[in-house]
Amino acid sequence: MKLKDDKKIVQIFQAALKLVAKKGLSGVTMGDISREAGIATGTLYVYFKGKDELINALFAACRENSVQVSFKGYNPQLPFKPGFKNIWLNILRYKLQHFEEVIFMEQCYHSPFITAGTREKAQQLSAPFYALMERGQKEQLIKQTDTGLLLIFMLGAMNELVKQTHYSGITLNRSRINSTFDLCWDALKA
Amino acid sequence: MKLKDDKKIVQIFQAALKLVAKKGLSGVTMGDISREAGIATGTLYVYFKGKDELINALFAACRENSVQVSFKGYNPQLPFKPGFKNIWLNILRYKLQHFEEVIFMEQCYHSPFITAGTREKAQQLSAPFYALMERGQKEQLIKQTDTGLLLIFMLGAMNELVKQTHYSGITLNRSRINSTFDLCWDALKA
Amino acid sequence: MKLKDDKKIVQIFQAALKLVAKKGLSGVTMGDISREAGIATGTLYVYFKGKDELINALFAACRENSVQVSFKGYNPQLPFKPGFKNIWLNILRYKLQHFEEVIFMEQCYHSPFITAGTREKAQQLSAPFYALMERGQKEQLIKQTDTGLLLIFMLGAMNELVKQTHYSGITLNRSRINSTFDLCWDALKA
Amino acid sequence: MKLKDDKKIVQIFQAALKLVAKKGLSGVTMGDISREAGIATGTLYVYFKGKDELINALFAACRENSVQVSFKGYNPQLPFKPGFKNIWLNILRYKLQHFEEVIFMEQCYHSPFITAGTREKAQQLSAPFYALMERGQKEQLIKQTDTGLLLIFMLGAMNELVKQTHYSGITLNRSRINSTFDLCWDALKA
DNA sequence: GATGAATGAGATTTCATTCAT
DNA sequence: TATGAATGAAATCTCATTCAT
Repeated sequence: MKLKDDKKIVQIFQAALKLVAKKGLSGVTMGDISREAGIATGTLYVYFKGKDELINALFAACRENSVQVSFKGYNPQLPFKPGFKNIWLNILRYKLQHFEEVIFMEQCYHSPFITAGTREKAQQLSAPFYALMERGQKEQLIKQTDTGLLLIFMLGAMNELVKQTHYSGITLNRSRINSTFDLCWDALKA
Repeated sequence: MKLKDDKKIVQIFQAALKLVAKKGLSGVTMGDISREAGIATGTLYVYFKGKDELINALFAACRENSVQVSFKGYNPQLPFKPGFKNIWLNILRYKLQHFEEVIFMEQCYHSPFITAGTREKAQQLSAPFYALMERGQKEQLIKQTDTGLLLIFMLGAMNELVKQTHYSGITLNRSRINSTFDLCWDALKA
Repeated sequence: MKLKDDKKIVQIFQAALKLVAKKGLSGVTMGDISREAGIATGTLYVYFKGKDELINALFAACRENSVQVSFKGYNPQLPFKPGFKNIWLNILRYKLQHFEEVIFMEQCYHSPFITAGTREKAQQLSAPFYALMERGQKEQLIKQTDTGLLLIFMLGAMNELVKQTHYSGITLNRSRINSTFDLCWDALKA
Repeated sequence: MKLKDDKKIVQIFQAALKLVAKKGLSGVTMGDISREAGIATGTLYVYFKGKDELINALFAACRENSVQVSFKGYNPQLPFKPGFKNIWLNILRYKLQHFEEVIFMEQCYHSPFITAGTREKAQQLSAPFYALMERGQKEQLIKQTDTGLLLIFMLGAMNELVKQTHYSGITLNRSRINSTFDLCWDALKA
């Protein structure tokens, strides 16, 4: 008797992401997902109790992934601005490389699938970002406005930028990335 | 003889907006919409050929509405910054007061409902915003970065701000609005 | 106040015939008929209590028409065979010229629309055909087989011939008509 | 694992035939068919993409069946007339025993369900009948009239005879069958 | 565990009929 | 009478989920 197969979960997640990016959350069925993942429909139910659970699990995974990646290489000992820019670039890279996840999370947010619990957990994962901003504020480098406001402002802007970049087919060269960063920095800096 | 009633289209649109905001695009059925609008399901099909057409029409209407409202009171003869702020406030007000439309449009964008044609038309309506930004750039008040980038940056940030505001239940007082505007302006200003 | 308009009934009948010939009885709706007839759907219900009544009335009209036409020019004083051929030609002409009626009646026969009463009346209208055949039998010109059998044989064959002719686009010249008649006559003749 | 079950297709076909014979093509719904076949409505869609496909498939199956049965026991080495009568009897037997198929095919022919392709294929299956008639013509036993005409004449007549027989409740005894055959033969013979 | 046919509740859509004008 | 919008029952079809293999 085989055991549950982690590789299969990855297949399922990737299938779901691809399809949601292409057809939107409301256009994706369990049948679509299984077909795309190369497994039988019934098998989906071996790994997830139902569609809701699948979506919630994927949402949580994406969210976790996005946070984890963001702080790669961040060293709080080093000065703020280069550390901040490092994280900013991590986020940008993540959003560009995992564009499907970005879309998926956006689609989910207002859907009836995501439970309060999942939403809650997602919020909790924001803590390091708040901490980062607060450090900048403490060091007088970042505006003293409401921290959540600043964060949301930055992330919202980045999201839209990434979508725009993706759809317009522009490749972001270094100079374009830098001028984009400057927009963010100028907005936030004290 | 009974005549087709434009008021009924408004009822249908409002019902759809309300429901999509509450349950997400994927959770709303034609039956839900008709019930909420206080008409028979069949009547929906008197006004729209199908669900697709209804969604597309509503999307177009929201988009048009949002643009029209934005430029209310704008006078290109007056200096740039106050005019810009006027528009910024219009947008903010629209997004807050018509929050359901904001959510609806976001939900739609990646759905299988919106056709290429509808997307196209939506894009064309952005022209006045581009013109506004270009004026600011010509007057050396706005960064010389790619105009689309600047716009997207601003609108993405505003969108997220509004969502945050809405869900956190904060009421935006004048000072909070102003500091939010400053974020945008500092980002964009040359 | 206008009175019911006989011309409108003709329009309705013609619309129904045309549509049934094109799309089959199961593909025709009251909306289709009214549109084709150039009147409002509601108006259909001024002239007929419902779809059933409309179909039954049209069926009866077609049936009556087909019989009436068949005996045009028939004089029972004259010898049998030329009289018979005259009728045969009348039937052929009717079926070719009113092909839509032929199709309509065939479609109706096994439909749930036609009531027992309508079917009954249709049967009664066959009496002159029976009489004709019986005369031929009495004069020893026609086989002594069951009269109904002979009739059905002839009419079934003609029906199929007309359909074949119609769909193949062949125009029936005199010689082709004659050889077709010979088939019938040879079958029936004593 | 459950496998698709050919027996289920037979059940579906039989249910559809029975219902169409009873209520006419326009009166039969997918729900009716599934109920009669003893399966869930959704299951119909496992076997057929939609109502159209079901009807077309059934039409094709009936047509094929009717042709196959007709030539059972036919040996082209033997003299023409007994071979012809053998086939004639096969056809008669088929039409009487599979009366529902006869009605179904008639109902379908002018319906919006049958596609041009299906019609085409049905026509191609007529080839052996043409060949048979041509043999009779070559042997100077059958009239030299257009082959299609002769065929259509015979089949149309038989069709109507069978319908008449069925509805009148007459049982065809040998002598009645023979006199019916004589009608056909006298019509066709040179 | 893996499969995919089977299910049936529910979604979309159609359409005969009614009704207000 | 004539109109065509409005209705809602019923038809077609979809799809999350179950189940037999």
